[in-house]
Amino acid sequence: MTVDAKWLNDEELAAWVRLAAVLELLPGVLDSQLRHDAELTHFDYYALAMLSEAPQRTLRMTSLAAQTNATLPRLSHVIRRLEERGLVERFPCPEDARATNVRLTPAGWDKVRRTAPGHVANVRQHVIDALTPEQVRQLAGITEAILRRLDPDGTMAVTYHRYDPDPPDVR
Amino acid sequence: MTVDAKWLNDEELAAWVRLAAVLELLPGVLDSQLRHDAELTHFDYYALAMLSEAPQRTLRMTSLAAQTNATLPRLSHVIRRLEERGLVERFPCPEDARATNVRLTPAGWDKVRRTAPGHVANVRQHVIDALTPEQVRQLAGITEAILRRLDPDGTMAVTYHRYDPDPPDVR
DNA sequence: ACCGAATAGTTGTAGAGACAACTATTCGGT
DNA sequence: ACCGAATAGTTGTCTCTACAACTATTCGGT
Repeated sequence: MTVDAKWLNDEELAAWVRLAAVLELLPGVLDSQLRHDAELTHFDYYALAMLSEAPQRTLRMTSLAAQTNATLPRLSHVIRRLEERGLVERFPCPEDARATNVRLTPAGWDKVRRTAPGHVANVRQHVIDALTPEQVRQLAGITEAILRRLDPDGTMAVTYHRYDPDPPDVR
Repeated sequence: MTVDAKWLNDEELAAWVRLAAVLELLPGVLDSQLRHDAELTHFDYYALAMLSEAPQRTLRMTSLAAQTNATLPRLSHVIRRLEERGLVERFPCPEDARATNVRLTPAGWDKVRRTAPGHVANVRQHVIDALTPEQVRQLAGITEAILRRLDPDGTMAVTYHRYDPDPPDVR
């Protein structure tokens, strides 16, 4: 291995510097739209969205943490705040007394339904519509490869799900 | 425009869900390596790295904020903390009394030099080496397109720079 | 020369996440 | 049946960031 292998060549550097910029700027754009329109962080929204697609709109804390790529302590704080606002409710899991289930309340469901269109439009505007269909496919491949390194065990279920909280075929 | 245009199709959804996961997981991986090895956040490191490549290892606050994709208030807090640790120093700009210059101290330069290899190795491990050379090129194109939407004016100078704090040709 | 607007930066404060410490329950082996 | 280890979750504390309010200087038009 040459010494240069330690550093990045021009193409690698260009990709990394820009990815770092996206990492810095995109979360702020997502958060501020959601904060402004729904008083929700992107993480809040994502957690509510995952619940809205789950059977009974209910998930265990551990499972929700995996789907939202969060640690349990972080999720616990977030869910407490959402519960105080009446958007979710917690109850002990019948099958395992250690576990806690989280369920979306009707108010939470309503919040997701009303918030989704604006959020999706924002994602389109800043990400999807900036790319060609070919680039969208490339991005899926690239992010999948990166996630395999970030989360080798696949613990953070990258098994995806519809983002639409009210898909026609479920109507 | 059809109703479905509001939502994401399967390929768009796959790309977005995974990108969101990377957005959530990658910053933590970067931060924890740097925190562990150098007691620096990734943002701290990036700011120091930008200074290390600037003429005189000095930049105006506004210019550094642009290069690091940060707001001025955020940068101001970060620089204050780095100054307290002796890694940078601030002094009024001679040409414009409103402005503040930030300069990397010898200790700060040393910190960057010693920290860079481990950080670059981390970036390689989790991002660059996970991708084919073709994917690296694709990623540069994709992130450039997204940045144009996030920062239409190009205020956040995506004009990049070497990431290597001590390139051979400058030796 | 002056005055309002724009630019450059700092500071206060409130909220969200990281990490460590803790409790409670279940599992696995003997 | 029991005991240690692993799992599931909560809570407290500290740091970092966003946002708003503020000061100080410079620019542009008259």
